[in-house]
Amino acid sequence: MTPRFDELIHAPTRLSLVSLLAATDWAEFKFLRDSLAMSDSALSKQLTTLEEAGYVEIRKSFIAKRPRTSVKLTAPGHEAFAGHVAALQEIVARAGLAVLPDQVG
Amino acid sequence: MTPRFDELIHAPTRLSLVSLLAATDWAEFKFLRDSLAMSDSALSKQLTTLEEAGYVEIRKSFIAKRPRTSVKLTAPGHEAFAGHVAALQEIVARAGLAVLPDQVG
DNA sequence: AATCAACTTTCCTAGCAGGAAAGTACACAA
DNA sequence: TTGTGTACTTTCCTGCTAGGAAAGTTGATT
Repeated sequence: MTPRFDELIHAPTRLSLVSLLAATDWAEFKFLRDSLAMSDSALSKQLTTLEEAGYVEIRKSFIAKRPRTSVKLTAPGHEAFAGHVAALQEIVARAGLAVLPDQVG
Repeated sequence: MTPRFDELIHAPTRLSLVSLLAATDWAEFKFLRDSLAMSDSALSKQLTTLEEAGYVEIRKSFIAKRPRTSVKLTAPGHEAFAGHVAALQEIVARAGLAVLPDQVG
């Protein structure tokens, strides 16, 4: 993976958000909000930002007659995240530390 | 090392700066400015911020009859950096787990 | 029609980042 | 003593971003 520092992903809340999304398939709004301890409005705005960047896909549906918003990292989103982690890796490697245990692959 | 996300260190330029300092003993102003491609004023302000946090020690002296500013990470600075990297590891590790429940029924 | 759930958008404020330019400290030249 | 130069430092100003509060939206329920 080519290192590529991504300012959009780097912001604290989005880094956690994207990382969480990278670990799941579709994740629900509530799950994300509670996992990250964010307010509805903050999460909603971050998701819109990520969607506009093409990093997430947002799907709205009605389940059990309630609206449900689900989110998923797109392929470009996964790639940007991996690239950003590689960039972080590169930065901290200078100090002799590592963000990743040991590169697998 | 206890993971501890540090907003002060997380900002892009400071992350690079602290990482660079973590790898050196005393580093000179010019070296940092050129390595990070920052303007004098931007670097000066970031160093002041880090100094106020107790993360760096700044030493001014005259060498070859020219003013010279040297900077070094303090012990708390090293610790905060290591803690922050540990926090990043923790965040990124979530993306490698891939064992969270599928959220959409 | 009123209300509710689950978001979304708007409004507002506070904070940080960076460039430009003015300011400071000390040394040296004249 | 005055002027110049180096090496930063501080101030001024602009622009971007984040987040909470609260109002708005949509479709379902009563």
